[in-house]
Amino acid sequence: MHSEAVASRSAEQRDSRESRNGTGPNLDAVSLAIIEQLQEDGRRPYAAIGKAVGLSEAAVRQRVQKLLDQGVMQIVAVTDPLTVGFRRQAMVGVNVEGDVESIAEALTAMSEVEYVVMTAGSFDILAEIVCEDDDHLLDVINKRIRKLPGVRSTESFVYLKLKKQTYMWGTR
Amino acid sequence: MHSEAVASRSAEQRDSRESRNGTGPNLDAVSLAIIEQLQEDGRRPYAAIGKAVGLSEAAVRQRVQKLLDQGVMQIVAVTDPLTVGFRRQAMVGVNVEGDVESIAEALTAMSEVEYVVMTAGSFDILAEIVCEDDDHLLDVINKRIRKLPGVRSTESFVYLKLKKQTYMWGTR
DNA sequence: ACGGAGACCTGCGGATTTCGCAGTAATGCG
DNA sequence: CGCATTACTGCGAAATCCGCAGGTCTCCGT
Repeated sequence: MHSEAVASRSAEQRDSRESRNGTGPNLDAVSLAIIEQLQEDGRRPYAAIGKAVGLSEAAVRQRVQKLLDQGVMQIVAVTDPLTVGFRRQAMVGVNVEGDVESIAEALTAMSEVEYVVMTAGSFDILAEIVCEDDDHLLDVINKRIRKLPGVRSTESFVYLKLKKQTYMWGTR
Repeated sequence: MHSEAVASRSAEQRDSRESRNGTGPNLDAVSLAIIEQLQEDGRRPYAAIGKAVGLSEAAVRQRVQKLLDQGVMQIVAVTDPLTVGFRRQAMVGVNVEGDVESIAEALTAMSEVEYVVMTAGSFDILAEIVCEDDDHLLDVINKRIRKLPGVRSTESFVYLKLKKQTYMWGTR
């Protein structure tokens, strides 16, 4: 009776996107659909999600709990810091000599750093930092990041205006 | 009987971070505290939040609704696309001649673009794009972004590994 | 100063949702 | 084949959400 929302979930979709990297635990089309629902509204009731994806309320609840436990997704409030408060934000490109991973770890450990990604291209690492004000920003970049052993150089891009911020990939 | 969680909300905190830019509607310490609660867990019950910030359940609910309506925050599920699926991600730095704003708008309109920010520094705009695979990525960069009139040059940073992604600023 | 509009909060039922648990089908493996 | 594991359904009870009716306070305008 619950329509044909997603398919029979038993056969051929089994291998659509399994373990690509080590940290990619089984994630079938139904879980994907659940995530999409929660990307539209993180507080949507389980029953409504169940109706949309073709599952019972309890099943959705169990799946969501597992996705959260596994760390596959998190349900959180997100804001534009520039809108919310008087802060300074910047993206910092970092060039490293030696072990990139350890530098990335060090950046990750800083509370002002929101986002760290290792990249291919003319930077080894991109890090987004959020600060109270200009002094704080300068401090983090010059006194903390540039002092890390192995950091060869950095380049900063101070944010002027955030134009878009979505979490809707997969929902196109 | 609600303890002294946040203060008396009537006098001096009134001007802590009011209208800095046009889009910054009044946002007092209590709303900030509510947002912080929801940054830890987007599904936390209103009553629990109320206890934490010193407000009734109904008041929290009204405030949250207003914050959502105003677009100050959104409550959503977030994931690491690289963990979730077989996708390619990249940050693209763009240099523009002429109207930066209109290029930013054009980027914003693309569904593959997750994040657009206007910056100071050697790029005018940074845009994060999420794609199905390499072909798709190449397509977006070369056939779409580079073809926009006014785009002088671009530089791409393909993501290799996401190391950190938090939404906890203000909760330090 | 008085009165009204607006913003914000509290306190309640009633509808809805969440939660925990027991029972059942499907899958994998020795 | 039989057993363990996993995932789903169906329920009742508890908790949460929701709308609404006041009440208080501030901010104007007359």
